[in-house]
Amino acid sequence: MKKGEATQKSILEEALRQASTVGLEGLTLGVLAERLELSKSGLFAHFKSKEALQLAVLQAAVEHFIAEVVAPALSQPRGEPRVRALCEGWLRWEKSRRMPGGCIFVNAAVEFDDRPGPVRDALVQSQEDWLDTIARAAQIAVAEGHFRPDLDTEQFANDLQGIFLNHHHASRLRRDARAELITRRSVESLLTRSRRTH
Amino acid sequence: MKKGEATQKSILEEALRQASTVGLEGLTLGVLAERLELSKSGLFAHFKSKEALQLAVLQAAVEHFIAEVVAPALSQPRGEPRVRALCEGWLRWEKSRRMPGGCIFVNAAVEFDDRPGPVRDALVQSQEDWLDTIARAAQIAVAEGHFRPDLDTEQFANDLQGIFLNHHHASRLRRDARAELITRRSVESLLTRSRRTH
DNA sequence: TGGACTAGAACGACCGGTCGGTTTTTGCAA
DNA sequence: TTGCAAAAACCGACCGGTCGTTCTAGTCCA
Repeated sequence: MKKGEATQKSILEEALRQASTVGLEGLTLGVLAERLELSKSGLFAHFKSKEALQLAVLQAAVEHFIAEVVAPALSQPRGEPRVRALCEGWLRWEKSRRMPGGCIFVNAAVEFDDRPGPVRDALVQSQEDWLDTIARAAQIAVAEGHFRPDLDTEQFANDLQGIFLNHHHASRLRRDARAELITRRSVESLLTRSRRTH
Repeated sequence: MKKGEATQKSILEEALRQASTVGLEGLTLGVLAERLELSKSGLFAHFKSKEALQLAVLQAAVEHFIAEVVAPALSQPRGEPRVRALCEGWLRWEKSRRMPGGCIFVNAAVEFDDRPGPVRDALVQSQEDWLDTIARAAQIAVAEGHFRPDLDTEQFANDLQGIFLNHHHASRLRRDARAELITRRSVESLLTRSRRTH
């Protein structure tokens, strides 16, 4: 009961890599098996359906995201430092070697926004959790006195998410070399106007 | 040479509708022909390849976008009113009956950001043109004295694009009922801090 | 009548998925 | 540690179906 888990893990790794470039729907059992030097049926046996594979990939991505972005931020001091850590974490995440095609959540979000089903449901949940994580970190920053008391933290989370989405757009599609610079400036601007006005 | 143009037009209309929900790659000649009550080969004869159809859909979308978003804004007074008109235009565009799955540029951008070829090239061009249109409108607002002289108009365009992308995310994926409210607040905030500081 | 337009059948390639049998790994007894 | 049977993992061939594309033949209209 050990070999199976190992291959399943390597399958999910490669599937995540593939899905980040061609999408969760563009993911194909055939080429996935080929790259893993596995037979298609041998690979398929690990998951009862393609949809189950997609869900597993998504769940694996969520676990990675929590481990690499959320958790490190939570180990930072409460308040603005933690919010900054979330931003840095996301920027690191988007460049991750694990996803050569960019953040899988962004890709899947657009792919499944009109495709009802369990994959969409899981995706929506993960995005709501993420926005909530940002908003909660901002709320703590308010409580710590770093951000102004009347800050709308939900609005803050949406604004930050917009900055991230534009970063994906700028760096992935337009291949704008200054994407990261522009993104960082936007983040700084958002943080500045969220602070106490003194 | 008239019948052909008419059917070609109706093909592009339905193709745009379909592509907005399932993507330009998910677009399928079979179901497209079926919905148009045409044979697959009859439809195919109008375009030499699927890629040519995708390019035609994209070009048609650009023409619609210019006619429905950019042109109306250009008929507004120079300066902030014109910038506002671009925002209102985009919000209208995203809800357009023509695209039940939301803005096709957003969908295609994510779909083709890692898929080299003429479709990607055309898409990049359209997005750069759009950002340029925003930046130029902002520059005019600076010249008119509506926006502060030291405003980075390129940054402004990116920030606005981020707001739009988040709106797509919020309304399409999360189906957040308050998406438009949040988006409008973000736009107002961006406009406010772009004005002269007096 | 000629040229634009369309239908229909067929193609090779690939898709997700199934099935029966073979190989490999594992848990356990000696 | 070794031997061995059961279980888990894997393979190759194959299924029905759909994809984009091609070709031929007919139809419609100017």
